[in-house]
Amino acid sequence: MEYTQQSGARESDAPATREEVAEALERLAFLAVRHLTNRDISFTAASTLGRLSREGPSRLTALAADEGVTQPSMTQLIQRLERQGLVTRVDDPHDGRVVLVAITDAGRELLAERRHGRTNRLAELLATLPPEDEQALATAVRAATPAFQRLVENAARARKSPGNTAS
Amino acid sequence: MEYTQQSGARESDAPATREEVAEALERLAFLAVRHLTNRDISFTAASTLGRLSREGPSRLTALAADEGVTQPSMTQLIQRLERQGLVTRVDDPHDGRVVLVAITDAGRELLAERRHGRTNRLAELLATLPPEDEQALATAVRAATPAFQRLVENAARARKSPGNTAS
DNA sequence: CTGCCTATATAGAGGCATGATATAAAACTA
DNA sequence: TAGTTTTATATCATGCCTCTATATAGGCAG
Repeated sequence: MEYTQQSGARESDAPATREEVAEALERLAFLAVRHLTNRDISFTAASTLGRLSREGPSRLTALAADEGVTQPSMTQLIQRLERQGLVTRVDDPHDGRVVLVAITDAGRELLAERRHGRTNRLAELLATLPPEDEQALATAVRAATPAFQRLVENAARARKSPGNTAS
Repeated sequence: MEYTQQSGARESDAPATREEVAEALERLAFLAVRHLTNRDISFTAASTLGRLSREGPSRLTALAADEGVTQPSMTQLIQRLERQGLVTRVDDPHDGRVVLVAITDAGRELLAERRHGRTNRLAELLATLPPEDEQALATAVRAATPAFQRLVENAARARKSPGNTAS
């Protein structure tokens, strides 16, 4: 748990501790959530649609487990999405108990619209910055993207099998 | 609206477009909602508590406007928070209509706990990265912070008076 | 005092999550 | 095969959170 500041590649005076990075990322996340969130459907609904789009028809319980909600919640969510025409339910011929949920074309369209909406909003926001600031953000993003990608993967792994912070 | 890639400080081959930055922020928002969210109180509740902590006792309608929800929603939210002992309501002696909402010590404690929880979770996540990745994130975060700060300010301004992307 | 504006509350509806429990199909088990 | 258990999904009751529409009450202008 202890963290001693490694010396190297330090040129400024501010201490770039792990906690400092964590707090800065928190502020970033707050903005993103605050100004990028669509209010039309819930986060779980959007995430579930995205999963169905990426991974194809899935069982209710599998969706519930993957999204971290209970099975009754997922049942209700799927019922709402079905009412909105965003998903369909098909019986599994091999197992009379299961229901396979699949995304519809309307669901895919909604996903695409949401993605465009967010990107456009953010692009407009970025356009309000002076060019140096935008350049600085672009450079930082490109430098951080590979590491951040691994961070996200580790987070997903930690969610599936919690309690393995040290290997 | 058009965006031509400015040449300068470019050393890699990937195009650092505005859309690339937007996507990175989107992924960050997803990580935050997915892995950093506390389920004890809602986002609006936490944000309102934070505002009360920073700005002191406020009117219901002011809170509703600042948080971007309707007045009845804020009334209900404040009722719940009062039931939980996180805020108190005081009558304004100068105006019999208004109710001033103030955060309690318990509310401040909850805020601090949430902040620590998030920071710790993020710090644990950062600890799973190889040192080069962590260093890269630290450097990127420090480089991006000033520009990002201005982005946040612009975003808040845009929220209050929409439709003024160009000044 | 009358009438309007403002600040807050209430009512009703729906989305979104929960835990507890019901139902039906599949899979064991004896 | 009959009985039990497990698995997949649904239903019910509850609470949070938001909305729109509307009510109440205080402040203020004439």
